[in-house]
Parts: sequence; structure tokens; C-alpha cells
Amino acid sequence: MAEREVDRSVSQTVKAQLALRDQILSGSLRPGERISELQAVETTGASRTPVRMALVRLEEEGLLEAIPSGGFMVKAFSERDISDSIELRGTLEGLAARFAAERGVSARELEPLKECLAAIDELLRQVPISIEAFSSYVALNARFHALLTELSRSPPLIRQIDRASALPFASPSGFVMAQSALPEAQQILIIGQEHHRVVIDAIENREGARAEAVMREHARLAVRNLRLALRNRTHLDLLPALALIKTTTD
Amino acid sequence: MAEREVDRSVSQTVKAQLALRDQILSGSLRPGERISELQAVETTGASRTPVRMALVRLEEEGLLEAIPSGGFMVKAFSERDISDSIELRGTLEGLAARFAAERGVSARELEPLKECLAAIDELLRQVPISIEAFSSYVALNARFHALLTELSRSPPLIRQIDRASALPFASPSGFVMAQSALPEAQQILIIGQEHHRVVIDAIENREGARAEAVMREHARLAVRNLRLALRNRTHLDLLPALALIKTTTD
DNA sequence: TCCTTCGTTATTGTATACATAACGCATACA
DNA sequence: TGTATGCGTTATGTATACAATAACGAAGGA
Repeated sequence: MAEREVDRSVSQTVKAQLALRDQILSGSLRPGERISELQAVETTGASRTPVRMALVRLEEEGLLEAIPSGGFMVKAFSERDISDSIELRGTLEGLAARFAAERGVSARELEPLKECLAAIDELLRQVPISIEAFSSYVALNARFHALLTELSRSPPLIRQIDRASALPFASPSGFVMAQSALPEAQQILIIGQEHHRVVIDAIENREGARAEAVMREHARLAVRNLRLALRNRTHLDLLPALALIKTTTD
Repeated sequence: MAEREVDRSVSQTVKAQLALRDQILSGSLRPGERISELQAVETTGASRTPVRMALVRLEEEGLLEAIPSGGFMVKAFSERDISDSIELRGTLEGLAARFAAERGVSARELEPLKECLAAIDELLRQVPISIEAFSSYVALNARFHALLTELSRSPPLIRQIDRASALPFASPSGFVMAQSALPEAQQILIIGQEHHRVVIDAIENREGARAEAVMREHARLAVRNLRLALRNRTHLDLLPALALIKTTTD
């Protein structure tokens, strides 16, 4: 069959996985909806085998749920699920910060973190922050969290944090974007930046408990703000992950 | 093709997954060794498609690692990886205990936990503990931890704890078995039981911080004892997961 | 003697055909 | 009219054929 257009730059499995994730997060596939393999084959352009592999991976990732009688459906999340996921990630990042502090980190390793910090400081100097600056902030914040996670030098922990961030609303970018809908967005970003500053200081001074505590507080702040943000959903259209939230909160 | 003997009671994918996990944990497949799909097909009796699905699931589970050029290899773990995994699980269970305490748990929900506690008390009354009693202990302890996790009523957290327990040495049963090699085994079990008692008390009295703290201490104790146990490996032959530990600690 | 290149082989990635189980609809009987 | 049973359709689970790529080895030239 030569009529199928094949992109050989990435594997069909990866292509299918990305395409399906996109469909889920964009809301083309609604929560609770069963995913038809045949339909997925048509929309992704891959054949059934890679599509099935992608479905298995997305299930492990937490975006899909296996149906006992066979097949997969898009998972639905309650507001509580979301806030728990954020707090969960905060707890893991707290452990990462503690590991970093207790195990010691060289000045050279801390350098990229400090650069991130300075770059964010620079952005926050504008009042009010522009849209472009905000999207830079989202990227820098994600980078800061990723670097911090790496500092733990614990592959099992890093792996688990990555898993916890797989759900888009639990990723650093996800909840930052949600919070941006709030009128107090700028102040929130400034407080978050203060947390970043404290965790670096704590790691530098080898204060494990303090490093851990501030990361957990960081997450708790995010949870509170997300709750507020979800109250006035009108501003949240930009958040693709919203498609996954159950309309009826339990 | 009717010559292949097929067991229709479970799906071929599940069968292959169980068979491969067995091979990994029993040490038939050594850490770092590449898993040949063809060989896996022969040993599991399933065909390539379900074998590949099983391999993907085992990778997500953390027992396998994808090789960039294709295929999978058995993952190898350092001693540090193992102790980190235990502490990680302790941290998550701490969060679960805190959620349970803060969100409130009815007396009826706490009942199974207390039954578990009483059953373990009964077992520990024998000095020294018999082999049969010990294996009962392993089962009861696993049940206690599972019930406690459930009490959090947080599906994302429960999911993550399950993931963290996938590695056999990080599961409740795994490290209890490791500790059993120590001469102080009985005392260790008694201290662990005290932790169980405290966490129930803390949840009952809605003391979230205390419930969390004791579960983390529970894990830290396990880490210390596992380190000791790994010193005299001669007694550890019973622990299948040992096959996954790198011989050269980094 | 070592490095490079080409060819062969083995193993993975992909596609599709076939088998089987589930779901829905229609019809018949109570 | 409602329920139950059976058949047909559809979708998933499984097996295998085919394609492509990476690894290994041999041979030739520098």
C-alpha cells in the first residue's frame, strides 16, 4: 500500500501518541467517550498496531482508562482530582528539594537555576506583564521546576515527578496558565518567584526541611489559586486541559 | 494455526506480561540484558503483538527500559535507587495518611485497619516468630498499607502509590522480607506495628501532620534497615528482587 | 595493521488479515 | 406491551507477513 502518506522522521507510534494526546487535550474527544481504534487510525494516519501501542502508553500516562469489556475511554477528572494532583506533585518536588539540599549541590549546578530566577525577575519587572512576557514566564517556570527536579539526582524520584506532571493541569505550565485568569495574577507570580528564591537559598545552605517546606507551600498556593480560577471559568478558555474536567463536580 | 496451545482464560497480553515479569524478578533475565521479542514469544507462548504490548506496560511499570535504537532491556537499580524508592513511597503514603486525617474517616471505614492491626498484634505475640506467621505478617502488612492508601479517597494519589509500589523492593512486602534477614527482625516488626498504631490514632483524631510524619518515619526506618540487610546479603536469597540490583553500587 | 566501506543478517517497526467477543436490533412469545 | 432470545454487525484481540533499520563481519585499500 503506497497510497498512505508516511512521515518517516518519527515513529508511527510516537506520531499516533502525539496526535491522540492532542485530540484529547483539545477536546475533540470528550471525557468518558470511547476511543474507536478505527477512527484513531483514520485521524492519526498510523495503522492499528502503533495506534494500539499509543493507546496503551496514554493509558499508563493517565489520560485514558481501559474499559473492562475492551478498548479505552477518555478519562474524566473532578476538581478534587486536579487539586490533589497538584499537591501530589508539590510533595514530590518537596522531596526532590530536600534530597538536593541534604546531598549537597555544587555552585556550578545551581547556576542554571539562578539564571532562570534572574530571567523571571526581569520579566516580572513589567507591570502589567505583557502576553509575550507571560508565555516566556510559563517556559522559564517549567524549566526552573525541571532543573530543580534534576538536582535531586534521584532517577526514581525524577521519573515519578515526570509521571505526576503528565496530566496537563498538574504540570507547572498548566496551573500557571490557569492562575493567569485571576485578577491578582501578577501578585501570584511574584509570590511564586519568592518561593523559587527561598528554595535555592535553602538548598545552598543545606537546609533540607526548609527546602521541602517551601515547595509544598508553593503547591498549596497553586491549589488555592486554581480553585479561585475555576470559579470564573470565563477566563479559562486558553487552558486546553479544561476539556478533561467533569462538568459535575463530585 | 491450531498447533499453538492457547489458554483462553486470560488475555494473551496479560499472560505475556505476567510471564515476563516473572522472568525478570526470578533473575532469568539479567539487568542490562536486552529482551529479544522473538525469545519472549517462545517463552511466553503469546505472539508478537501481545508480547510487545506487555513490554510497553513493563516499561511504564519501571522494570524495563527502552533502548534508543529499538527494543527493551531489563532495568538495573543501584542501592540508592532502592532506598529512594522506599522513601518516595513513604512520602506518598504520608500524604495519603494526611488526606485521610484531614478529610475525615468514619469509624466504619477505620474498622478493617484496626482488624489488621489486631491480627498483626496476635502474630507478634510469638517469640520468635515462625516462618508461617511471618508470611502471614507480610500479607497483613501489605493489606494494611493498601487500606491506608484507600482512605485518602484520592484516585490520583492512590494511582501514584500503586506505581511507586510496582518495583518489588519498594512494595511493603518487599522491604519487610529484606528486613527479615536481620537478627533484630522481631524488634523491627514491633516498631513498625507501633507506627501503624500511631497513624490510625492520628487519623482518628484528625491530626494530619502527625499522621503524615509517622508514615514518613515508617519509611525512613525501612530504609535504614534495608541498608543494614544489604550488608549481609547471605540471608537475602529469599528476596527475588535482588536480581535487579546492580552489583557495582554507584 | 588499522580504518573504512559494503554487504549480509537478525531484530524491530508497521501493516493487515483473521478470530472472537460484545453490542444492538428485531422478532417472537408470554 | 414488555421481555427474552437469537442473529447480525461491528470493534477489539491476536497472529503473521512484510519492510526497514541497525548491528556485525568481512574484505579491500591506505
